[in-house]
Amino acid sequence: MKRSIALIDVNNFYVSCERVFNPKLNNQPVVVLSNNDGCVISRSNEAKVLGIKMGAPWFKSQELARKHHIESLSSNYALYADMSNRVMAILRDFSPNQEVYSIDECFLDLTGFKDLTAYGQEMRNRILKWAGLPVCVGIGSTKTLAKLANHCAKKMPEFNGVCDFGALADDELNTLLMKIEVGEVWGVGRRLTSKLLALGIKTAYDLKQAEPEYLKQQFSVVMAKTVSELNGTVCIELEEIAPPRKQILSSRSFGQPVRDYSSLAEAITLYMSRAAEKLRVQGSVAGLLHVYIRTNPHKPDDPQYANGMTISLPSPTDDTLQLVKTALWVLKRLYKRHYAYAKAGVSLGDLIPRTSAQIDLFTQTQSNRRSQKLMSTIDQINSKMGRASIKLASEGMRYDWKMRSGRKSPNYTTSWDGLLYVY
DNA sequence: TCTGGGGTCCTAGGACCC
DNA sequence: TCTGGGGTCCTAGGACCC
Repeated sequence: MKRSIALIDVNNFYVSCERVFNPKLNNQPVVVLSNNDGCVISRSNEAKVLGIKMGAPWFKSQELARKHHIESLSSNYALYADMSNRVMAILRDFSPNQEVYSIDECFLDLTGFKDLTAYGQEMRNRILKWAGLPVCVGIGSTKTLAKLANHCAKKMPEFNGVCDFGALADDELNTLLMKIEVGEVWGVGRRLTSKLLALGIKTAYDLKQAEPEYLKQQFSVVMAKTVSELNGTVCIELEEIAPPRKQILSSRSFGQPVRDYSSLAEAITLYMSRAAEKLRVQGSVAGLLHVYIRTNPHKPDDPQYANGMTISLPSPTDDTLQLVKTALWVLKRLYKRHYAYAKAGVSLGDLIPRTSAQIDLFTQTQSNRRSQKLMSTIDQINSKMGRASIKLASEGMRYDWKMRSGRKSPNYTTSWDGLLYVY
């Protein structure tokens, strides 16, 4: 049977979340900034019209911002994560098969369902009513087509927010695809776009008509799959259960340059503690640990230094104490004085489920059990009493190096202090 | 003054083995 | 002068996504 897959996506997600709790932002140009208030990562339509680009360094737009009174906000991930959970829960009622693809979008399998356009409108209405957020719905017989349909739903007003490719005749669909630039296709980024253009493939339709074998040879199997998906052959399945991560990263740019070892050590302790928490949430242990530090590459006149080191752990672990200890040992070897460091990070790799981990010959099982008990106690307290209620002393108290986040909205939905007052 | 963070997959090439 | 062939594993780098 022909599949029907929907992609539902919140419009301008972060900005829309902010607007739910601060309606003054409606109809105004608004942007949400990345960590450290560095780049623009979400824009209202009004801000897009003014020419603010996605990912652009915010300090370069200051003049434009002043001239047009663009509101800028620091990102508030606690708020966005909570709003995301609400949207996903609402959508779960519309299909037994859901894949949460990112913080603001999910796929639903609607195969066999009737009147899909009306069904999509129902989703839009309910999410607007229950969560206060605007969404668009794209429907196609593969994920790639659903993505493209979603693009049409967003950009072409005649669809009124819901576009079902399945409801179009073949030639209607082809005419539509001729209007879409090839770079809009899922999986085709900037580099591939320019290579495709050089081959004379300019639109989504051109790509659909291309010979898969030829493209496989010119590019890779990924591109060949994309072409098949455009032609309605499913190559990318719906993944209802998220597979465990193969790698866990934690890194941040500093709010100001950091020179001293002790601040770097505090940062590394914090990042590794976070990474270890994530590791335990998914029930894995790590066999590989990586630490890196670097100066600011955007200041080429300053002395530059960037270095990282990967360590294979003697036996895979999820113990914060052990991971932090190893990370600090690595940091000592990487650190050089007299540099202005801008960023540091850690990552954990070679992740395997804790239950199938090989315990090395010399690890005493008793200390192993004690460590597990300690970690789960810390995790429980922190989840109940708030993040970092218990933390390692080497994380420090001063946080001179912490990122800037000057214009963050309150945690409206996840903290009593952030609760909205109505007078 | 000021340029994010967290992921995945694929490929080419080198090392090594028999 | 002549310098095999086939296979696996690992890593770095490049591409993409949100």
